[in-house]
Amino acid sequence: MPPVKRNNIPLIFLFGPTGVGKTALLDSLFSEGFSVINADSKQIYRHLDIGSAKPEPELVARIPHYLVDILDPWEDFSVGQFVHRADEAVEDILSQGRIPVISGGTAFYFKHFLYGLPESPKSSPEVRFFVQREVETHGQEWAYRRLEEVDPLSAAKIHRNDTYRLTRALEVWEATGRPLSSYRVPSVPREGLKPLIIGLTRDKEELAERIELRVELMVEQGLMEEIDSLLAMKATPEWPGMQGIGYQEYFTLKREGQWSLDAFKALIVKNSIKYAKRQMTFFRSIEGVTWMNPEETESIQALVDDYLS
RNA sequence: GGGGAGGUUCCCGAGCGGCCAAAGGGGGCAGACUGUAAAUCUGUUGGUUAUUCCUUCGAAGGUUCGAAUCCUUCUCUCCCCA
Repeated sequence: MPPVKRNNIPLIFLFGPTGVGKTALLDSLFSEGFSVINADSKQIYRHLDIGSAKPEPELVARIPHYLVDILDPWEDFSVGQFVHRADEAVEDILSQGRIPVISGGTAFYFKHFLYGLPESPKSSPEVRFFVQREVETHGQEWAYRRLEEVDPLSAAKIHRNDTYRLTRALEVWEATGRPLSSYRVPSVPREGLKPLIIGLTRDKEELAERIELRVELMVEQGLMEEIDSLLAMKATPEWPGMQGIGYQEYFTLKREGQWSLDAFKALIVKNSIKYAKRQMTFFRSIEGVTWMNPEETESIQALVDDYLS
């Protein structure tokens, strides 16, 4: 039985932009009686340890972690799989009498875990590939006009330049014969789900400094060696795992002939800061978040205690 | 000392008499987000009493109905010859 059926399951969400200090907080506040479910779309991959800022093995050994290292970096993953697996993890954790903490930076995962998945079907790789080729051969304009015909509602919501969403909408149409917009999308949290949602935030400048330091540290810890070993596995920029910040920059700079370690670090910092901003934008749209600075451990502790009592 | 190129809005960079508050890119800010989401995409970015007026294209002066665009002098930067 998925936890959806149960009422008022204790569940803590811990979200924050990259570099805000989630892992440190886990260590200090959730080491006793809690288990962590990773909600970070890159930390699910094996071999992406340093670049994805995965928690130290030592921490993982002390606090049980779910959904870390479950796939190889060339394998596809999706929100759907996340929600299903996270539901299972929640069950498992509760059955052990522990409290689940969903922690990570992928707001999209949080959102759909909280509200439940849309009714639209999961992606079909074959159909997607077919549609991608159609869009390539006939062009973006053609694709958009086609969507306007088969699914005007989606067309109105999707910008004509948004290849990604355009492709998905056409994919759903091709695969099911139904417009994407005909599938219901949940707008309220799932039944019985009343999590404590802690949003971690920090001053912009401070966050940027932390990101710079962290990138420096990643390189010291062997980010280049990690990339080398991925390349030895024949990693390409198309691998889902390689689209993470800290990896994509390697391919970008090599492709542009602009490679240097300094340029690499600078680009990672820049992309991380921009990503942090997008994360905040997304997360601000989720209701019921209690925003805290990770330094305020006592207040957060009090918040958690109060929620669990 | 001589010759050449150039100084444009936060940055890079286009514009080279009116259609220029000034293309494009970057960055900033704001936003979207229906199974790839560390992805993908959008808006905005001199001030304002806001379909108007003001300030802005190194500085000062000039030509012109009108200048970032033409002329003069000054100033700074880069390159070449000494």
